[in-house]
Amino acid sequence: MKEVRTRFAPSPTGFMHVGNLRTALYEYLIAKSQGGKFVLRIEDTDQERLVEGATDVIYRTLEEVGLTHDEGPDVGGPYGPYVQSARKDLYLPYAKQLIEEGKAYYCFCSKERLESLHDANGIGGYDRHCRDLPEEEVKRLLESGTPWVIRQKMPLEGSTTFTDAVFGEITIENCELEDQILIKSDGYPTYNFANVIDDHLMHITHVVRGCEYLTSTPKYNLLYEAFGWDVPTYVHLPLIMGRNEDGSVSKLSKRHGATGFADLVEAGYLPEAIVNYIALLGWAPKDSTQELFTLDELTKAFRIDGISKSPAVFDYEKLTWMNGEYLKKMPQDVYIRHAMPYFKEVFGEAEKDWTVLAEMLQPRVLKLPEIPGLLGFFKALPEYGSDLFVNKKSKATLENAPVMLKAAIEDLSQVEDWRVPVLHDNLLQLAQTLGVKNGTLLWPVRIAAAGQKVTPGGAMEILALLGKEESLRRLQLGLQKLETAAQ
RNA sequence: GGCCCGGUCGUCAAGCGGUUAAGACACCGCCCUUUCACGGCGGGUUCAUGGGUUCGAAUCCCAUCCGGGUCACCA
Repeated sequence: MKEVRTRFAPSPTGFMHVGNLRTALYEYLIAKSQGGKFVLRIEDTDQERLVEGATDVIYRTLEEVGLTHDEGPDVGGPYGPYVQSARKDLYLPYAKQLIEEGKAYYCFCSKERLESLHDANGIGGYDRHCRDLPEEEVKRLLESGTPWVIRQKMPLEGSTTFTDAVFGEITIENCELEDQILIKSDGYPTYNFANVIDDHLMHITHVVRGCEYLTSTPKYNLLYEAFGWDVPTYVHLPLIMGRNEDGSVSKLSKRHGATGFADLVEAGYLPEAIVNYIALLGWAPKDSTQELFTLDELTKAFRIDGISKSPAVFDYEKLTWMNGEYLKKMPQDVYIRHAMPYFKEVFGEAEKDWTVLAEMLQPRVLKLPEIPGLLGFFKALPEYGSDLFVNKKSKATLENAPVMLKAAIEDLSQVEDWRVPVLHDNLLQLAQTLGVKNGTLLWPVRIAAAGQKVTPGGAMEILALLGKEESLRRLQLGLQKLETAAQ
């Protein structure tokens, strides 16, 4: 059996859209799940849109998510070069071959003329004005230096049918097909043309791309046919959609929020979680109950027939949940390393018991950037009202809170070894001595220590992190607040 | 507008002629708990509509409706 070869062919725009990333992922998975090769090819035929450093963004992203390519501009390979601008001279001969065979022709129409062909809505294609220019006329125009492009001659009647691995058989009337440009007036090939030539030369077996290309696929096939080449297997992917403000959906774009890989990382999503999530957008495993996958597991589970046909709405909430799952699974030391920048944001260079923090935070934080907001009260005690001391479930009231706090202060002043287990034993013992339920004692302690109702940990953890001196100071403050409120 | 594709809970989805129509996120209850969470348990008239075909349809066919994509010297 022929080796499966797929290719990721991005344009260097400096931005990696999640849709593109998902295409790369599926291309990688299709190849790797069948022991094939995954190729990276840079499509920079649009000289007007070149962006400095944009190819680095592509390398970096692929590396970060672990989609290692077997061949590409940076690693080489048997079918290079892998950058289209470096292959520029290779395309024209193929186009000329088509002209000689009567399958393509020179077109001298100006851009102005072409634009005048569009209707009010910008719709309307080329009228094949130059398709049958007499040979002498072509020669004359060529010699006079008139700018030209090369167009492919589409059949005027009949229809073209092809089979897509996910959408099945699709038929398009040939009269719907425009005489597409193969070589642009700047000498560069168009995307469509370069794609076919390169995919063939690089022995690509599966062409994987978004289904916005579905209707133009016959043009590709006609090209393969014109050259007498084997047509690759087409795998068109359902689009990723975003929800608009008015409730409708459309192709995911910047107005829907973070859509670039880098933006998502910036927003606090882990690369592994992003990959895992987008793998499930438009594909489901045979065992559809598993949702958490490493790249390796995806490679083992991936099957083309699990790709769905209908577009999928990108759900940030589910991604967030999944990100939290990855955070919870992390070994504690790894977690602390990832969270450290955020810890520093709160505590500066002060040394804290990071383990206690990790224990509090790891099971509840969904995205690391939430940390500073959760921990702000450590840095400075927030302003709060004495009403926070009231909690029905804990049986905490304005009346018993001062009693509890006073007792706690007395008791805790005696503690030398200021650590969670010691504080824990002491306080629970105290509650027993006082003859109240744990909550009744711990509620006011936690409120006084944190100054806010919701905290990322319990009273003991907060006290431990605060340190003895600051803890007692805050409890004292809480007590005063209650006493003034009582008067 | 022409052409192409799609339509199972709010979202991602399984399903491939016979199922009590899985699962996950979100949501709502309850339990646990020193708070919020986490965790546990439970909840929801979801097969776009109308016609066929069939003993039997979410699954096959047709129509309608809705949604999306595409009609560039962009990829």
